[in-house]
Amino acid sequence: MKKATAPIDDAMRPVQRTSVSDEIIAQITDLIERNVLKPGDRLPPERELCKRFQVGRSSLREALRSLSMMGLLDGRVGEGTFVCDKGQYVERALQWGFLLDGKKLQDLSETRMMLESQNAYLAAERATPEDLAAIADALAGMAGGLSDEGRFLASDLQFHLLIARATHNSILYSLLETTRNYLQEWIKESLAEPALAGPRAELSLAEHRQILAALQRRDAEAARQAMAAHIRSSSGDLQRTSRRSVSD
Amino acid sequence: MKKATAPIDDAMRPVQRTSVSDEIIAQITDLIERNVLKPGDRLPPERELCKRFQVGRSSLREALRSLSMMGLLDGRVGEGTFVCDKGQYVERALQWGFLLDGKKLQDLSETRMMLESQNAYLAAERATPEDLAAIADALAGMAGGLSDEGRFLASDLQFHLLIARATHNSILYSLLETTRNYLQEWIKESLAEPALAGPRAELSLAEHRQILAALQRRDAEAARQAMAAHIRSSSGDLQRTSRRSVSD
DNA sequence: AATAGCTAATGGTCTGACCATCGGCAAATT
DNA sequence: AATTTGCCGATGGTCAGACCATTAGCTATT
Repeated sequence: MKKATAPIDDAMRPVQRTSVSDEIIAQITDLIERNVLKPGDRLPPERELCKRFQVGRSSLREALRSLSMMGLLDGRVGEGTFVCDKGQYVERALQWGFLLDGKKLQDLSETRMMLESQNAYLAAERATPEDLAAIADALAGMAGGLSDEGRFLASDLQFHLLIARATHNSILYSLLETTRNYLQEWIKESLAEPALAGPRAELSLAEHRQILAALQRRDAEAARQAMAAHIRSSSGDLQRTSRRSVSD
Repeated sequence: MKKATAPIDDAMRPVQRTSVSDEIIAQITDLIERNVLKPGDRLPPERELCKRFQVGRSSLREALRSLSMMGLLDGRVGEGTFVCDKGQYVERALQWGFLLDGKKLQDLSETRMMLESQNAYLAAERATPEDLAAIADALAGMAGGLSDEGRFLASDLQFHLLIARATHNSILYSLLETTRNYLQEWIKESLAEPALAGPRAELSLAEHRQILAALQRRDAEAARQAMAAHIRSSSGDLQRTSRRSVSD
């Protein structure tokens, strides 16, 4: 039981204790957000930043180090510290998240399925002629790579990413790209099953053709279902493959 | 034009330059991944870690700082450095990503819509009786908060998050939670429209009832559509609100 | 039994130093 | 004249030592 020592109790909040490096991180982040610091720009030397921020070099460096670790900055000995290319932040960050959250192959696979099918839906509505042409190119690459596993897989990946790009929604694209990257190793493993490789590639090709056809018809619902069917059909092998590696 | 000075050319790759802090980050990350360091565990004091890793305290601290920034560790003065609770990595990471990639309200809103509706679909198939009861509770909270905007919004948010949790897919939950967090301010703003507040709340309540009904019937497709309709109806205001703030 | 005060441990910060690397310039070489 | 070589200053990377602020836990006081 707590004793109320005064009629205050919750009228006073815990005081805000903010560390020096956090403050620096906030300031630099803000500068980048407001585009005062543009990608490619070079920051002043550390020793000068120390004077400007009125902090020791340790604190400054802890801040800079954190920002580089998040892909915001890039320090090169003898040259300086530079602002990294933009637009990759979501990918970079998600990469860390997935890496550490790990182990949820099932969840990841499910998320991917959802992203793929919904992206197909949106792409059918929004794809420009150029988008469609690029997607068709990727499909041709798959067809031409039936005997070259590497090329086939590369074109396959390209096909899916181009559809995501055709949604013209950078977040959906980032999410799909990252989830695919993390599933790629398993996908490869599953397609490497020698007994299935030939027929599966043929089937996969046919499914991709259906997806493209739906996109070209601007039939969003059909695109969604074709993509969903494709993922389901190809993740059958994925499930089998992963079940083995989980159960050992 | 390059001159080939010897028959080596690409036989020698760039040497691997790895920084001390990177090595420490890798080691600690690995320990956490392999669950040698469990959430809540306390690390040895910095000064001892220095001796173990054979590095200076600056380098060690730069590593620890980066790890805290990513939500992996938490340093408390006088107590020690602790491994953070797990499972929040994706959220943390995404938060940074969105913060920096920012400004794409349209894309974010679209992503949320997709996550919400698809989560409703999955939740209809998988929600446990406990999940459904919790969701019903949140709905009751909304009904009881018609005259209390704060409570209404809180219950509303809770309703949606509980549905996401009912998918039992941690990634989908994380994604939705983060996107909602980023949209929350705009959602609040839009609901604060005095002229619409009353009718909108009533309408919103009815829509939520439909969603819950579909979940209880285990009708996944209906749940998906009910959720989609709800988001569409409520994001109408959102669009109007945001258009104003963008155009100034 | 509760409170106040003390002490050691610990993360946070600062300073100054040294090293390794890189870019650029000048001298040497062809 | 063009290329190579060697040097120098700038810069990020690392280290060691010191001091500060806060915290937990113990001790003595009330």
